[in-house]
Amino acid sequence: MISILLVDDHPMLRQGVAQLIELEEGLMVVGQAGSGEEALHLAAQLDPDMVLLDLNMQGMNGIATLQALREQGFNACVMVFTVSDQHDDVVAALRAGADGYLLKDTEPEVLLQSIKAASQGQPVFSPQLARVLASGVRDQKADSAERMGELTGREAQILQCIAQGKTNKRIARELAIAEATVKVHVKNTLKKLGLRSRVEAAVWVLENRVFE
Amino acid sequence: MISILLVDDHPMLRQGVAQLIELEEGLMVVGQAGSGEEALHLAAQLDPDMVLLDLNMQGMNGIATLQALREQGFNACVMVFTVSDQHDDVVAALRAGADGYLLKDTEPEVLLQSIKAASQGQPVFSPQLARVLASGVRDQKADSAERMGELTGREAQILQCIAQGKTNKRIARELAIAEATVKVHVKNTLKKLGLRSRVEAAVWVLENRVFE
DNA sequence: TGAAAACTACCACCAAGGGAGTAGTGCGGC
DNA sequence: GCCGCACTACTCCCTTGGTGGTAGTTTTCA
Repeated sequence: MISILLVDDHPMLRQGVAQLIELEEGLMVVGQAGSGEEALHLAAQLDPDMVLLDLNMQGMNGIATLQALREQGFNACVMVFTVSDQHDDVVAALRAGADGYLLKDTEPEVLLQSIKAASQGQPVFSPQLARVLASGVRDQKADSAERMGELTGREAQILQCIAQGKTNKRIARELAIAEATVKVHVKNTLKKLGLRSRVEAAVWVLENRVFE
Repeated sequence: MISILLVDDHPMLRQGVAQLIELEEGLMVVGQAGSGEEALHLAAQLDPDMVLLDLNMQGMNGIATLQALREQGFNACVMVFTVSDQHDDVVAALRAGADGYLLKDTEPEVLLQSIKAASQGQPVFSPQLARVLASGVRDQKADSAERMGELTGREAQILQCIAQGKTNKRIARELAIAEATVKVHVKNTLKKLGLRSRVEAAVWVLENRVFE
């Protein structure tokens, strides 16, 4: 039995979705929130298996709510359920820790199946987003490649070390500089490339054959 | 001026090397240790730019000394200087944090140049070790590939996530398990593959096209 | 059916990574 | 000369990663 928290500032829509879900075997609505603040409270209190989250809400919007949820340690599945198919919204949702992104014009049957799939840990997206997602990925890679040219010599050197699996301490020793300095270069490199960790940096370097 | 600490349990040999070094412009012997324990003490006290370290010593051997040096926060260059060209010794020294590995039959002129090169952060190895090092790398890779088969399904799944740059938290969310559990699988995976960090794991997966 | 292996979870602990900010030095260009 | 940039180094602070150990549950297989 999958317990679900609905978050949307339209009571009517919540009601419709809740009815749909309740009729389905194995799914159960354990709570409904009409705002981000309420969602945070109910998520902590009810600890549902999944949150179905609208983006366009008055006050605290969906992205902010999602970020706050993750910050307060909520690790269960969060599915964005919204009308927006805008590139920025999709990217922001994924960055904030969304596990899926469904548009509101999704067929009821598909919505139910998607909820089940997502609760298994499978990432779920509306097919209409394929183009957006693909371009998003492409943009990101193009961005990184472009920004690669902005790296200083030292930063490129350190990026190469990261892609060899070296630790900051080891890099510091090999380049004969302080570990704190290495960290600065790592931080600036990650920022310039739009990456979030040294692992992502290593993956990016190897996948794009940057130093070959 | 590069300050050097000599560590060897043969006073005669220390004397010879010290004399050689002192005659060279830009190099200076600031201390000599006849045992691992003494080396630890002197390294902390003198904070030299480089340690020239013998492996075959009575009592605390060179590898143990090197490990202890690194553990007590000694980050400067350590060059192993020994008679052993054994595969295991070379690998152990590198694992323990050696920056170079020279055999004692190295020409004096080469030794001096190597010291200078190493102090610039350049890794230095006797040419005779090329074969050993190459086979060492090959062995390690073969080992990993072999042990890959020993991974459980879950471990392989998590390894794949690591190679995509995902954090433990994100993996936990996607697989719908606790982060602590992810850590367990990561730990076991690293151990089985003989790797030391998730970055090394990511590099290994990508370089060997494990999931393709 | 009983043992082994895999999977799960939690704890405590320490090492490593990363953000944000401050600041000194050296170098090339205007 | 001064400006900007790269490089270096440091501090404080927090998150993430990794190891060790214990232990309960399911799956698999002999």
